[in-house]
Amino acid sequence: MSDAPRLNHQVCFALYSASKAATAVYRPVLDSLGLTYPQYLVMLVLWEEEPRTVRELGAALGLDSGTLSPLLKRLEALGLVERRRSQEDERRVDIHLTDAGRELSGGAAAVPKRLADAAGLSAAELSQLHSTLQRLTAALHSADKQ
Amino acid sequence: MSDAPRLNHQVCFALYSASKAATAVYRPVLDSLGLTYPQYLVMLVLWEEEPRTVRELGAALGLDSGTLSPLLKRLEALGLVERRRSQEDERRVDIHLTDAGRELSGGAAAVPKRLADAAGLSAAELSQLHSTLQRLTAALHSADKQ
DNA sequence: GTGAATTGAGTTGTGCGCAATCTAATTGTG
DNA sequence: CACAATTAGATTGCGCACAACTCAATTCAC
Repeated sequence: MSDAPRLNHQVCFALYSASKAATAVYRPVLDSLGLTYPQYLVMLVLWEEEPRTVRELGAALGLDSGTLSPLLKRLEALGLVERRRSQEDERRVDIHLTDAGRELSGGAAAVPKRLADAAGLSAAELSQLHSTLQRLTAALHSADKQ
Repeated sequence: MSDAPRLNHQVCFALYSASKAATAVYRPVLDSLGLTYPQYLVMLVLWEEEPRTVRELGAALGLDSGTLSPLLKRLEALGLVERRRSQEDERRVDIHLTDAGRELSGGAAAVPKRLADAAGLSAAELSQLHSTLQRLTAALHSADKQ
């Protein structure tokens, strides 16, 4: 038998599959809101505090302008956000919520419940998973820089 | 304070971030092999057993023909696989490894070690994370069907 | 056996995700 | 002040993901 790595032994593939499965569970709910999953993430950040610059959104989500610029244009076309050049620093673009964008927050409150219901894990297991994932992500990011 | 869901409370976002961070850690090694992460996953499946049909690869990885067809054409252009119509059932396309494809397995053996080294988790924690993720993925898939 | 239904791949279109590059605005240095 | 370096955002290009659709091969029902 070869010593080639086996698919099902790879934590990386387990992460990849779980992440895809989780967004698939969210998809029907998000469809009814007219959002994709990354668009939903951007709205989550803005619901916490706005306006935010493109840079701030990118830092919160780990996305660069190549991803965010067109995504934000689509959110603007949906009437959920507005993009305005900052006056203090004309390089910056502040992303503001519109009234429609703020109102969407109500409909989105039910979204994360779906995952908890479908997860088949106890609250304690979910919470432990969450904290392990956060530590893993932080460690991988710092390893990546070296 | 609003009851809008908070980004950092979402397990789904933790999965999404961890998955991206893990593939980012793999990227430099895979670059040196000339593979993307999904291409590496396909090669992993083929190193275990070949030939495999497009359908079988899709079942193993959770990908459909819309993703796999062009990906397999790129692997074929790289000289790593060959696509041959099955004789028993002309609808099927069997994916065979070339000699170059088989040889790549050696260079890839070091890939998963990178994650373990960078993870910052004990072997026990990694193993528990792995099993939790597999149960989560299974539960999410079965929830998705209903 | 023939037509309907199913199955296996491929194609098209949309939206990420990320590297690389570009431009304009700002900051830092002499 | 001038000019190099940095920063913010946008653009381009490529490769997934995934839905929707097409087409051909096979199977199923009668």
